Amino acid sequence: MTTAKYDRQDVIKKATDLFWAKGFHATSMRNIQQAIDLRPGSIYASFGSKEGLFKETLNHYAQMSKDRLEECISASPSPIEGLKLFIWDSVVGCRTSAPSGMCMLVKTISELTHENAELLDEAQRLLQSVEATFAAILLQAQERGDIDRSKSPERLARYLQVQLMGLRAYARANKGDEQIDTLIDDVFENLR
Amino acid sequence: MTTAKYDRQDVIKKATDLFWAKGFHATSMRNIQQAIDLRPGSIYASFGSKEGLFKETLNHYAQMSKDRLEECISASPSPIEGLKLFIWDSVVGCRTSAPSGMCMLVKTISELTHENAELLDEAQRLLQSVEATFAAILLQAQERGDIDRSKSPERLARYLQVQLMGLRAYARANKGDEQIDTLIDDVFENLR
DNA sequence: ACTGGTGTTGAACGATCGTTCAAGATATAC
DNA sequence: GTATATCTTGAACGATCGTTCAACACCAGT
Repeated sequence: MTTAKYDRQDVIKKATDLFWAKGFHATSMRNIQQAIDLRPGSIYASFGSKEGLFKETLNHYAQMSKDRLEECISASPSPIEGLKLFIWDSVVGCRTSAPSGMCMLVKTISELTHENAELLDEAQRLLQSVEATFAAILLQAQERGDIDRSKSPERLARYLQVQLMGLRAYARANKGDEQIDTLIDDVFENLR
Repeated sequence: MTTAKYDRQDVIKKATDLFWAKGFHATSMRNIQQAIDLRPGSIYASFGSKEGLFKETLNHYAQMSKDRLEECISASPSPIEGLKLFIWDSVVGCRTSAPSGMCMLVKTISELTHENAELLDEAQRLLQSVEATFAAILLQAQERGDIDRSKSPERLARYLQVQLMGLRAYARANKGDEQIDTLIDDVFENLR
């Protein structure tokens, strides 16, 4: 018996970077094969198809995002400060370090159609789970009395999701704009 | 001498619908050829390349958007009401009628990379010109005393652009959500 | 009616797409 | 050492990609 020689998680990581940067259609299996120095058979044995691999990368991306969010929260003195750090990092920080300034999940629902219904559903599902995480954090903030209690955590989370999507898209559309910090401040102004 | 037999503007219109619905990479020239019942030579004689045709569709889309915005303004009792109508139509109305709930320009900057730098630049430029139109309308609203005068029209336009991008992306991510109207109301709450 | 130029046609090009699979390599079990 | 089971390899498949171009159709000018 022979166990896998290559690191499955490493394949997913590198595939995520490629899909994140170039999108589903513009990334070819050959791009991935040469990026991770693996022959097609190995990839297809592990993931079945391009769609199968992409689906794994979506989940990996969402997990990375949640880990980063948790990091931001525990590194900050309050939940709200943590959220602000997370959003700043997502909008401004990712512009230089990450494969794309855009959220990979938003990029996916923007690019794909019903022709890839399964991938579309997965991205939607993952976005909703991120929103649920927001809601949990916002509930904490409400209990601490840091923010407005009159609106439900779910509604505030929805608001935050819209803002994050909008800010990241705007940042990508106006790459040199230095006034994005102001926009982020405004977002949290309206939360209080 | 022979003049063109097919309607150039009609080609652009139909190509816009396809590109808007499926994006740049997922739309093939053959898709377009059979949608408008035209042979490749004719298209390449008019537009040079797939990129050339796509660039024309971006401009056509932006012009359509501006026309629709103008319509909304003149059909409403005030500039702000016009903007609200425009945004409602963009976010909610487009979900059934338009090829895609997403803004084609945002879709483009989300999908493309520096590998198609010219198209990316064009989409960014067009988005900025839309934002400038917003600013002009908001200036009118300020002069009428309808909204806050303490912030510059440019800043308010930037805010509006972020909201529109965020709302459309969110609407696409949560297709069945009926609470989007509430989100739109919140946007204009924060303007006053 | 003929000519010259423009528009149209559809087959074809090389490249690349996602995917498959028989053959070879490798490691464990006896 | 041999047999067995698993993984890896890389050539190859048919389909489709964006694009080209020689042959053909059509109309204006004379």
